[in-house]
Amino acid sequence: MMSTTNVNHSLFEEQDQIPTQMGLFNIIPFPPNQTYPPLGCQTVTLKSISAIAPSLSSAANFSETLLSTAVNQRPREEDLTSSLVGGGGGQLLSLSRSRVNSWAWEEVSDCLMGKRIGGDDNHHHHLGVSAMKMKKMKARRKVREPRFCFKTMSDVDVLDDGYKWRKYGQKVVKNTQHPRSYYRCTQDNCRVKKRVERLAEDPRMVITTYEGRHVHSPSNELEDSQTPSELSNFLW
DNA sequence: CGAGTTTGACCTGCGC
DNA sequence: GCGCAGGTCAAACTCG
Repeated sequence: MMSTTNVNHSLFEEQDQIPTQMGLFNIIPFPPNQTYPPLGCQTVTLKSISAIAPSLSSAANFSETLLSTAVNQRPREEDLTSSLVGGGGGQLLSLSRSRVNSWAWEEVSDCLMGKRIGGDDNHHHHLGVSAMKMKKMKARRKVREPRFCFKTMSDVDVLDDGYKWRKYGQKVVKNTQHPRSYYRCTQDNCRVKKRVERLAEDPRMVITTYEGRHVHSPSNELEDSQTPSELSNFLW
């Protein structure tokens, strides 16, 4: 299953790669004409993130910076372009703001303001099978979690992010030969999901989309508790 | 035997 | 309203 991740953020920044026990994952820039990630995705460089928050001393801070960048820099075409040009081939991350989920960005703001999205988790749990459940599902869809996605070059589909995931579905997506896999965090009360798929244009590239925010620490925390700046915290 | 994966069926949202 | 595509469920299956 998922092995643990112990990544120093500075390594991540300086080497364009995320070392994990499963191998090295390259952070690859999105070309300007890239069709994925879909509508509204914003691409930012690690450098630009650092410029916003120079005190990026820990991956935890980094995660917050990702969020605030997402909120404060609504993706305009010129932003995207300048980001890409200015990136000079550096590490790029993509923050998803699809048209469908644009309303979720207010929730991202709430997150940053300390109003955790699933703070009252009671109405978010997956409950039994019934019409009631369907009603709840319906209601839940209206408060969809914010998402972000990024692209990595990797032989393995599932990035080791320190959390434990259970696969709950797989779907063949139209116009792609590679199926999309759906994972849910195995932790009780944690509703974070992720989707993993390979890029149609370049099967070496893995697109990972996270939805929601973990309400707990990574599963390998006990093993690696002495290292505050590990990538696992980067993934909320 | 329990935990995780597979996979077909079903549901929902969206575009036309 | 209809059809399509994406997302989820859950029974069956696999594996350690």
